[in-house]
Amino acid sequence: MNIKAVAKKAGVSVATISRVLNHPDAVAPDTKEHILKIMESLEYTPNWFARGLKLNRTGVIALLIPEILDMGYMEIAKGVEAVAHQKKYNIMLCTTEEDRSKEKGYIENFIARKVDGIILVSSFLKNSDFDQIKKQDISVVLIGKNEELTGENLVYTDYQSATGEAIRHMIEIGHRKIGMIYGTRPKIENMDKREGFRKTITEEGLNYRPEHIVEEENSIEGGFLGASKLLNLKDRPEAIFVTSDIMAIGAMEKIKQAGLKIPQDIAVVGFDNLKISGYIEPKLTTVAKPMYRMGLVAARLLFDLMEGDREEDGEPQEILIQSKLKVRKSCGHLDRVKEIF
Amino acid sequence: MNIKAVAKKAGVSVATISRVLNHPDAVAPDTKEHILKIMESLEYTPNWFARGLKLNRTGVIALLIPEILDMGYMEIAKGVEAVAHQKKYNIMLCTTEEDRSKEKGYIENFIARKVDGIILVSSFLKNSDFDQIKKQDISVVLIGKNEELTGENLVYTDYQSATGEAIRHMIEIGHRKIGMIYGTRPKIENMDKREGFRKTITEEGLNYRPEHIVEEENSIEGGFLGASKLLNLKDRPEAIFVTSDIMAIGAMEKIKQAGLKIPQDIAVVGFDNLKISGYIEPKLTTVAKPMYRMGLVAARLLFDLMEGDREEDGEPQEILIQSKLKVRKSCGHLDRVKEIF
DNA sequence: ATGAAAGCGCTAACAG
DNA sequence: CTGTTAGCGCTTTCAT
Repeated sequence: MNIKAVAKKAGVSVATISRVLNHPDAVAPDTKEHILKIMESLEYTPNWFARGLKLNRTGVIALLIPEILDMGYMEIAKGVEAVAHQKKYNIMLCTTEEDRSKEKGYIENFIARKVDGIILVSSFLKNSDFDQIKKQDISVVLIGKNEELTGENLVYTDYQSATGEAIRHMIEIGHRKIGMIYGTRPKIENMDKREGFRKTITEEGLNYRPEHIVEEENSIEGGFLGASKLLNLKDRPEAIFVTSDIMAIGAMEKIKQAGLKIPQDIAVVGFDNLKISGYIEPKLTTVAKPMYRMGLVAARLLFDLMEGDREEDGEPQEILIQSKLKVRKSCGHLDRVKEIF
Repeated sequence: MNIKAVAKKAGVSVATISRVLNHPDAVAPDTKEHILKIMESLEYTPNWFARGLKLNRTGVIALLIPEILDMGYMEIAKGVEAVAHQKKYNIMLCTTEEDRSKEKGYIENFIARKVDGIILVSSFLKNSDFDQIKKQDISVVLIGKNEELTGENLVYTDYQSATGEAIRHMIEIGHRKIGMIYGTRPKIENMDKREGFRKTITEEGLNYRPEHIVEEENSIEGGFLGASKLLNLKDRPEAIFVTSDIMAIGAMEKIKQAGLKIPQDIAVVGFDNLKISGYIEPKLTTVAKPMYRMGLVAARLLFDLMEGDREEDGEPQEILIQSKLKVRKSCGHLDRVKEIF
């Protein structure tokens, strides 16, 4: 069913059909109504290829995330979707699995498909990979900082300082020997946390001990394993900072199995603020990442860019959205430890 | 950058350019190489609109799910993505929020966009809504049964009999007064579980008591609330079947807070087999849904359909993939209760 | 207010 | 093996 058939049946030219779709006010009310009815009866739906070919606009934005089975990224997606849906845009969702070449492949694909905008989450690309995109005047917004990719529109949260805040809080409570279990993935994010850890420990005049830092896979099992290693140390830490809640849960399981009490014997602090973290025993102190909000803000920025609203100044924006420490019981905060719930 | 410019610079016709892209063997090796180089230097990327307009193929399949912040649906998405990526297809992901009109809107959108195939998860559509799609010869595969939408290619799991299996297991263990907390969403799925519950209870000759069935929002809080109601009953159940693990976690929290022991005082069985369910205390007996597999199988079926492989018989397929009961400690299974881990 | 017609970039049938 | 050319369905000048 195409525009020609509708035109024929309605007894008008294709131009008029096109007009009722694109500039309804430019056509006589009765003709319009008549045509609308014909369209209905023929179940006509305009062909987006033809339209796109002409207008060079797709009504699609691409969202590239590292991994689909990760609540955090999905929250970003939810934020993006909220804006996109309101703007009547569709989302093409692709996952990179933290593979730079896969990421590049998708970017090429997006360019060929002429998506109207791209949101890149935790990208591994470098500035040089970006030349291609720039030439296409496709709007791009990055979520998550990456030192190798600068000068682009960016929405991010500061994992390093958020980690610093968490560590400082542990120190305030009185912990001196603080260990760390950090996840192999997500890579960039966890490197920031590690640096935040190192920096804060040294700044606060504590002893920075590499043997108190272990790397494990980002999973319950990984946390379990990491805690095992730390507990086996002759001089084991009295508090552990874990780079994800999911690992923290595994670590807590191990600590409990070892017959130790959290936080009395060993305190634990996580990262992510999963829903579940507020319900496990003891409730997990953790850092809440503003994922949904980052998705929302990034999408809004992208649409502004696409609509040319921010072209005036032209300078790429960098928007920082802070993460927030959620103090609960597992860190050993005195007020909380005394709480029953 | 278009095919014409490349042709000009290469000193050949556009047809030859098109050929190196689509039928590389039909062009002389040296011409081909020459053209490839020119393309590279011009950073030429074919325009998919033009191509799609001509071929009426997009290289995109649409995946419509109810909700993005749900691990189960995301596992399906992962399965679909695995197949799609291998076939060099992109996925357009959209969410319906269990809103039939939103779902219909997206379907229209997919038709206009001429996606090559559609996978509908837990669709609320009726047969009548499908006339439109059928006319377009777009392949469709459904995931999740829906009585109002029949005669389509379908991949599903049987929640009713899976629930039956769970309940029967509880009965075998010796529980007689079995209650149920069921989540408002996902609607169709939970109606099946409710029916499975009712049927099994009656079939096994137990007393079916509506007051032992409560409906709550599908969340930790909902489970907590549901358990509260059940515990407040004068004649409270000695075992509770909960339609989702996330609710079961809330219910367990409430039960513990009430000073009761799981499973000794009250047994709990969940549904979903979340990762976390194997780590909470006591480990949760639950039903594992084959989400990833359903996504995988549905996508394969879709591509078969698209490639015409199954057109021979033409009959729509219905593929059942069974859910599986995971017996752990929370249900009070004797062998498990005695286990330390 | 409406129509005629030129293309958007590409593919494939046809001719050489 | 390569070139010419007719569309694919739509939007948009430019006329009327």
